Amino acid sequence: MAKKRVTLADVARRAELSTTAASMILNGRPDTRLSQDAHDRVLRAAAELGYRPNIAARGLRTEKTNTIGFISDVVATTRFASGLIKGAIDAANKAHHVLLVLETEGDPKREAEAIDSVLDRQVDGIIFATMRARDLYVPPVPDNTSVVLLNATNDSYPTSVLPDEYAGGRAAVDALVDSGHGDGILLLGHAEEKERGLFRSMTVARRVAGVRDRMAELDVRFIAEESIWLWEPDNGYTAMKRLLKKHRDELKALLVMNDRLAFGAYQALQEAGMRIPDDVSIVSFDNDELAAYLRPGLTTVALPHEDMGRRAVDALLSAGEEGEILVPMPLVTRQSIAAPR
Amino acid sequence: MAKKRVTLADVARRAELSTTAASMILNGRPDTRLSQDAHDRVLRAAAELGYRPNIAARGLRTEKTNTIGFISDVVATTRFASGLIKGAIDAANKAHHVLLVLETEGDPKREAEAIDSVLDRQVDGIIFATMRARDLYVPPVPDNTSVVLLNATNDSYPTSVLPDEYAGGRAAVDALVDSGHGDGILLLGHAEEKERGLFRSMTVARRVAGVRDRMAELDVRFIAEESIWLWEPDNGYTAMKRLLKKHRDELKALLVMNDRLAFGAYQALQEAGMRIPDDVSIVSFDNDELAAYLRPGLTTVALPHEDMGRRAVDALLSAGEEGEILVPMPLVTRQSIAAPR
DNA sequence: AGCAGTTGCTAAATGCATTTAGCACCAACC
DNA sequence: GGTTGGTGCTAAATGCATTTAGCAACTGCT
Repeated sequence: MAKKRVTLADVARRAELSTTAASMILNGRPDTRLSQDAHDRVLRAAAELGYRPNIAARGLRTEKTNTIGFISDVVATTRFASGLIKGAIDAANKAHHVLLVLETEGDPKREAEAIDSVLDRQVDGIIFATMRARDLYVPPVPDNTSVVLLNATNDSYPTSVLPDEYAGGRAAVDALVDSGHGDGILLLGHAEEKERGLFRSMTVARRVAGVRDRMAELDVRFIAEESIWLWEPDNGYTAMKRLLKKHRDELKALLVMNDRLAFGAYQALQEAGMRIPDDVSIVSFDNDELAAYLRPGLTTVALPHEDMGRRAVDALLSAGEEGEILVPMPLVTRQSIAAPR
Repeated sequence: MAKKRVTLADVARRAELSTTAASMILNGRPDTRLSQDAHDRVLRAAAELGYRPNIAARGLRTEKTNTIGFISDVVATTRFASGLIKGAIDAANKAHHVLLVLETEGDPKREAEAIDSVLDRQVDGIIFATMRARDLYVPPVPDNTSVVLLNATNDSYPTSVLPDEYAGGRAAVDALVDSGHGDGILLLGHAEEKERGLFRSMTVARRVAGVRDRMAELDVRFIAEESIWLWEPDNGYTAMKRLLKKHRDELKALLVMNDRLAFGAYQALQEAGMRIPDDVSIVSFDNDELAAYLRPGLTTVALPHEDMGRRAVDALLSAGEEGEILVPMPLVTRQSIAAPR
């Protein structure tokens, strides 16, 4: 009993008009001279039959499918990607668009395939998302297809959406200093000297630059800086353990490069009998899922995944904005920074 | 210089044949009596021009778009959803399909819209995914569209993909008992007596049933059971703290209903100076991102998100399987269970 | 009466690929 | 010589909505 889809022809027949008339009326075309009566009949027929236009057929003619290709290098590994996707889906939905989500695992061959795949489906535009902000190679795309880069930049495509890491870095410093913890700050995860000349990623570079610039502006200095290459809990734990031997007494606050390191640091501090935030205040970056689970809750400068996803879609659809769109990184205040005395 | 897309007509022209011939050859139609020479010419022309069929146009005729609608109640909250999505994207990709991902936030109105939205785009089938396994209401779908439920069941649609929670529950018990920790097990997160008659979700019910049945089979008993309604770290922490007052001495192992509770329990145990796994062995469920970060790593019965996503797509495309497809929950062994002595 | 200008609507083309029906040609067989 | 049966290919229809071009009928004006 597969009831067939209702087509425009069905509507037209029921309204006793041509499909031309039906199409024009349903699309609210201006300057058509169709009578009020014709309008009423078509609209009523469409409603009664529950007519929904076949978007594929429409797209064939109009070259618009209200569909966006979202091509990401990784979908699931971190909550990062799904935040981007969620934001994008949200914004797309509001604009009556829909997202075709593909994954490439960073493999150039799969990237090319993914592009073909979405182009075959006549998407209106493509969003390329990466997990670790980077200079992304994007295979050629027909020039009538608009492209937005999400968490990446690239020379061939001007529009990209990025977290405002520089401002975020400054905000982290302010969070500590504003609460009166200007002295005894240790930087965990990056060391100027050791990493000079090394490049990790745009993200890191800007985050660090924001931190350092703000420190300089406020004339505050770190008691020590610890370079850690992999920002995972284990490494945070061992590094912190080592640092405690040397700096335990002067240590009053920790500026940590991300939440996972902070998680490791928490454990090392707690094992050493130091209390957060009474003995040591901590601020970090990312607002990982972890941050809320830790006790005390970790105050952190959030990566605004969902906002970024949203902005990418908005940028794609409006096609107005160009250049780097920087999305603010809000400070999520929990309990890891002691109140000013 | 928007170079136009290459159409079948272009290929046919270049091969000096009709579009009919070109179409049949490119689709590898059997029983067509076209000459070898015609084959060669068409294939070469297609390759030279870089022809790619317009899937929308094809779909118009064939009612197949190689596109699947993935409608989920929540996309980003947990890693759960993105695991499902990733698995589904993977499997779809392998089968040369593509996923249209929508989100409804569980709102029936948005569910209906989402269905319309994907049907308008002529999807071949729809996967409905939920985060908390439940009896899902699905708005009517034309009966020529196949439907698979992911992490949900429902009377109107027979095919659903679920984690094999019952077997998972049994596996958790075995993990403890096989390592020699048959005595002094405390169940954290569910209490038979307190919750009798209450229903949380299919997931929980089966997980619990698996645990209890296996315990009975092995003739092992819990030293205590603690009901916790919300399985979040904080609640695990407070419950564990309370339990330690009473059961500290007899406590040898912990069977925890999920990783987030276990995370809380870890903190309470560590504060109390009990060492994992030397003093207390722990097994839990879900394989949350957390589980790997904890120290020692948490041994846990994993929710096989990605596999589930994959199976859902496979089931949809093969359309053979019906009924409940139970996906095994593998035990992920880390360091939270002491080695047998 | 004759022409111009509206008004209200529709036939047909279009986008692209698939598919049905069938044509033209040749060889083989009775 | 006429029929049967391949061979190798194509014209045209189809799916659905949009859009261009234009028709018929009427009003108004000179």
